[in-house]
Amino acid sequence: MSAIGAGTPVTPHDRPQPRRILHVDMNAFFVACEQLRRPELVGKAVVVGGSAKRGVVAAASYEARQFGVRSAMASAHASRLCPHAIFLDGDHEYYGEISARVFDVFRQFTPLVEGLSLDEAFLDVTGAQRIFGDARTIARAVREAVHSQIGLACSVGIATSKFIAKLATEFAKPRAARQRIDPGPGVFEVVPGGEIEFLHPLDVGMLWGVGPVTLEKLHGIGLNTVGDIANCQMRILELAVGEGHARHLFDLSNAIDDREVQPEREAKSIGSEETFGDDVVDRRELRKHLLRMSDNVARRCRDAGIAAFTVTLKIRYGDFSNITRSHTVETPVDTSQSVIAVIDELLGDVDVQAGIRLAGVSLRNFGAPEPQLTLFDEPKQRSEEEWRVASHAIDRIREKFGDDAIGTGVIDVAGGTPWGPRRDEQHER
DNA sequence: TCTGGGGTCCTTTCGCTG
DNA sequence: TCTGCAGCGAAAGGACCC
Repeated sequence: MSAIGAGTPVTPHDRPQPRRILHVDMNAFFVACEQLRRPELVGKAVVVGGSAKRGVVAAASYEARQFGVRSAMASAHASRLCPHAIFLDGDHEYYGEISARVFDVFRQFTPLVEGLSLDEAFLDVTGAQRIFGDARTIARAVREAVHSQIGLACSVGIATSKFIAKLATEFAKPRAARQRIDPGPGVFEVVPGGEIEFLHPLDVGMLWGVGPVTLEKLHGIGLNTVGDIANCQMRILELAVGEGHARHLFDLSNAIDDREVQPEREAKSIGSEETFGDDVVDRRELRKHLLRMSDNVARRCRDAGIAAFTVTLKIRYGDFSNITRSHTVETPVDTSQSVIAVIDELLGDVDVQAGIRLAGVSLRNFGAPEPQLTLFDEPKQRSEEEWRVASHAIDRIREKFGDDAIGTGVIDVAGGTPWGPRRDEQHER
């Protein structure tokens, strides 16, 4: 085993080259997806996700942005700013399909692709430069490939770290002004060694992790630019925003960010939540909604082959106050019945009569699911249907966990099995 | 203006245990 | 037996991101 250490000569060939990371962001992705299947929408003011009674804007075309419409804005407000805009409900299943195709294009250039959301990804192209040319050439090729293969436009930032690449993308994107839409350069590169010069004049609000609350605290102590943070005494920063947050902001401000591009990040939680059209004041109605959400999250768990130890219930009252209640169980849950059983316990101190605006169910602390088998002490007479369900359950368990998961005995299917029989096949016993 | 839905990460608080 | 303390994990809440 060899190692490079003191006394080991390092040739120019061995010298590590700076990382080259691309951040690719699809332009007005949800709107662009809609325009892909409905070309008559191209060139028009289109707003996605804003038609619900209590909705907010998920994406707006640049034509709508010219009127001041922005994502996360209340749809009612967007409608006042741009009354002629076409408002569409989101179709996340469809956007997910397009996103998967876009990510396939990214992987034509490097296997090191880390998705941030449906419309954003980091690509580590450090090694790919030997095949495709320098990072700037790859960025242009990615844009061209996404456009020719999918029909969508994207913007690309290039830098030596994820954080700066993401900031660079902001300078590559199109911008909507009142009079015209500036198409933007499409690719923006922060060259190695130029990070500080790029970062320090920027507003602190552009730092990752600075939202409205932190921004006010930073402005309160006279810190307005990224350079101000880099030159601030750590003690003062800690007093303003707390120890952990201060370290994070200080590092970013000094271009310290060596996080790797992680192609396969596992989800840490799976959740489902819903804002009701009208506040819910009836406990039975609330439970019906929660059962549906429990079914949703449990199904996604089973699809991923995992089960959760912690169940969290989130409630938002009509006055916008929030509470969360969570419980960690000994046997992990992955069925709607097992999730709703925990939710029923957590519902104890929820004041439904106060009016529930939003409810949500989420699962975390994942582990391997436990096959839900109950062995009888002695065999019992079972109906044909129960035998049928049981044999299917055994097939599914064997498929998922192997033969070792199957012991001897009889499965109690009286309460149903997590898998049940396949609908698409007839089974005879 | 009036605030969605999907997440991650961090801090604080509290109860349990040795 | 009681008290104080430290360490730990769970729970709760908040801030942030897209």
